Amino acid sequence: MASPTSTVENYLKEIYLAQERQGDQPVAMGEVARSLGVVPGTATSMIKNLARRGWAEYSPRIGVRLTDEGELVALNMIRRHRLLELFLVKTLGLDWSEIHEEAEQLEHAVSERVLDAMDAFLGRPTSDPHGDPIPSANGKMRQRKLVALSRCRVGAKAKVARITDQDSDFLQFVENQGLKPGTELTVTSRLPGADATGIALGESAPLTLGTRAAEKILVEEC
Amino acid sequence: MASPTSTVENYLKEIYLAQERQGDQPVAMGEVARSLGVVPGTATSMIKNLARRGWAEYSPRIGVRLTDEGELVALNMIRRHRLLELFLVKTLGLDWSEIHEEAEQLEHAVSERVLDAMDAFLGRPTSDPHGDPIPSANGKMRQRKLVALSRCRVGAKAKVARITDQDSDFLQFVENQGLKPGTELTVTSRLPGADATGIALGESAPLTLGTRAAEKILVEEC
DNA sequence: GTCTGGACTTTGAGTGCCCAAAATGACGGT
DNA sequence: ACCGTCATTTTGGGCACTCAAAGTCCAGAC
Ligand SMILES: [Mn+2]
Ligand SMILES: [Mn+2]
Ligand SMILES: [Mn+2]
Ligand SMILES: [Mn+2]
Repeated sequence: MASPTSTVENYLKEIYLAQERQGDQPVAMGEVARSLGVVPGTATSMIKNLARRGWAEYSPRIGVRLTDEGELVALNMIRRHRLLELFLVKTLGLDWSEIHEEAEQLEHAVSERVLDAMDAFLGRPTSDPHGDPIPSANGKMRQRKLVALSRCRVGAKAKVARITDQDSDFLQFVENQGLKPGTELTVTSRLPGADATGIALGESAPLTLGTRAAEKILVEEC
Repeated sequence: MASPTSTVENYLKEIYLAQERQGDQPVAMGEVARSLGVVPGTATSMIKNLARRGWAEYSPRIGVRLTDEGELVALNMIRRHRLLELFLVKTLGLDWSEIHEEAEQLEHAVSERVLDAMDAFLGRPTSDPHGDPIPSANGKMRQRKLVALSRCRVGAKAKVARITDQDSDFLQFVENQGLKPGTELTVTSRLPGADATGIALGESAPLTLGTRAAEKILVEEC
């Protein structure tokens, strides 16, 4: 009930994202600790707190799951985070590989009023600069069905829709190669032996991606 | 040395503003406590902290003064606060009477990078929506010499330059009467007995202000 | 010179969050 | 059944900030 501190907001958000990654499995304490950058004991005691306050269910030695109330807070934080990222890129012209940390702080400081003003200013967008969907104000998040570039058949035309890795070096690489969400490309080859996918963009020279990388680039049906 | 927490940032900013109000006198603990909304004992112990960490000088039973280093932090916070206020009003269209609290939170969350992007976006402005001067990135603050409306002679033409009261009700009144910074007006009467100043704006009906109010409205020379 | 009210300081305690390190539990291999 | 491993939990302690309430000081009144 009592409004969450910014630490709690971070926990709820990261638990939600971990749950999403794992297909709704309870999230282990180790995973929580890693996501939040704390020691496992800290995670355990914070999770007990979240449970006591009604945001999560805690099963010792199994993991945490958010309650409906917890999910609502988490989705609101994700909304804030992603709207802020988009705002920083589109309005203030910041580099999309550097905005994650900024949003990580700002998400706790913007009021609902400011957030809504930004949302309106941006024209009620539905995805952020990385292609991540932005939940609506009442906590609904559209899920597009996307495919990893690594799974597209050779010859397919595809449009980059989402980059599932916030690492700044990787994002910079994606940017340099012109692979940001929205870009159209053709899959030109697949070399399972070499663990690679070849692609071609409009003009520029063809490009080869390792499977590691091609898995992190999601495209609309191909 | 170690970077200030947001609590410390608030203390330094409020001490700076109090010092400014009092012509550089040391600021009493009671004043610090009132400005920060804490109990006096809390102020005393926090001030000792600031002193130990090199941001202030503390004379027991006298008051605090910022060191040069403390002033630099304070001016940076004031810069952040005022730039944010302007951004919220000019870019996001928020009501100027409601932005103070928003900026109070955001000032601790925006990075130097985001701040500079906003500054550029706004065209390197020199004053905020209330007419308060915005310190430069290196901590210089232009001081205009302004006069209280309550001290203008009858017949003078004057231009509103600054409103020295962040109270939301007062700001709303100022807004409703069309007295925001930039407005030009004429002083039509002074009634010391009635403790009032009469003014006329362009079209609208003449208006009478109590001295209380007229003191909080600063104008360019008159 | 003594008193006294009000400002200030000190003390003791609490909250929220964190870590280090010791204790515990569970699970697969033997 | 017994071990060892490794994740997890517990314990004890620390830091930053806060309040309540008791103690101290001082300026001005007398
Ligand atoms: Mn965050
Ligand atoms: Mn994103
Ligand atoms: Mn603040
Ligand atoms: Mn202002």
